[in-house]
Amino acid sequence: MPELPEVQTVASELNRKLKNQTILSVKILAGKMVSIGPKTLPPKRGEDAALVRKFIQIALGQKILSVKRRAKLLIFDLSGPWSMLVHLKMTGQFIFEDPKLRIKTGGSYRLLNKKNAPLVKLPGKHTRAVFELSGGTLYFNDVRQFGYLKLVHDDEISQVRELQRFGPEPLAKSFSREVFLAAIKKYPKRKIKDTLLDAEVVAGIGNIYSDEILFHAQIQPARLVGSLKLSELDAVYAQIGPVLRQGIRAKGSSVGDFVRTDGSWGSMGKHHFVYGRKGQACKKCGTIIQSMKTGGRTSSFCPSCQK
DNA sequence: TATATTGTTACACC
DNA sequence: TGGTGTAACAATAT
Repeated sequence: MPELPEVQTVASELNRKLKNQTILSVKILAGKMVSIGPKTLPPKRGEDAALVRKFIQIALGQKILSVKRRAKLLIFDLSGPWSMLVHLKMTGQFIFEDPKLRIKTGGSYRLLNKKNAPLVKLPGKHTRAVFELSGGTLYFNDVRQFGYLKLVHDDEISQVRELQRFGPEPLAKSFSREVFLAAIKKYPKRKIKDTLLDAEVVAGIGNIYSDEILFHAQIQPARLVGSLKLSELDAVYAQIGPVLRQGIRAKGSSVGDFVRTDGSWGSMGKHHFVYGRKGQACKKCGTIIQSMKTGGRTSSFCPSCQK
């Protein structure tokens, strides 16, 4: 489940690998996942052949100047006056295949079978778009097809709805204790877990990292914001940066389908204390990790370490 | 075949 | 009005 650290991993890797490459051809295998313009979210249902043609026409011949991240959104800055915004949602993947690292396997290709990587067949059953670049091939895979690729003219970037709504970037210097406290105290009756998941309060935190942050802050997910002492809110704030940075250092958490751009897994999963560990012993105290539903999401926590 | 899965929006309620 | 909670939705694997 790509969250801030996973999307940051993809953005950094793509920025390094794709910078200054030219888009030589574009294949769209799931037309409903692409759209054009700032207000087109979520993309309309069904295929629109004319729109797909236009999407390809715009992208063709463009050079990729940079790949950045805002919240969980990837932003490809193209040489023309266009940007491509990509959301991976639950199961999106970008895999870049360097022709030098290809192994031919019965008509299709797969990545070098590194130890820390699933066997990826490219293109695969869930490949939704293929970008032939000047230095290799970029595959966009998405099992669920909840993600999207959206082209926006640079003049209209400021009108993109999701960009307008995102709250502060938790790793930015400007994300001070005061900014966090002001944002979170607006919602005294919400559960702390739900508030951390709210992209307008803090951008980019999803289920994995909110659970981990609350574990390290020793706060139960269902606690109401208004019931937390200032010292407890401080503890939550203090854990946001370190936990997210650890995720980035580990190149993300390969829970579900997440892979890096070379097809390998991130290693953050090994460092989880609670997420995905329901029924297992707490790494700190041995108590069995429990789970509960808040805001329609599953939260895992240690009933002994977290109060 | 019912269920689980997540980010996001829509909507009802107070 | 806006905070709050719930449901719905996208599509697929299991």
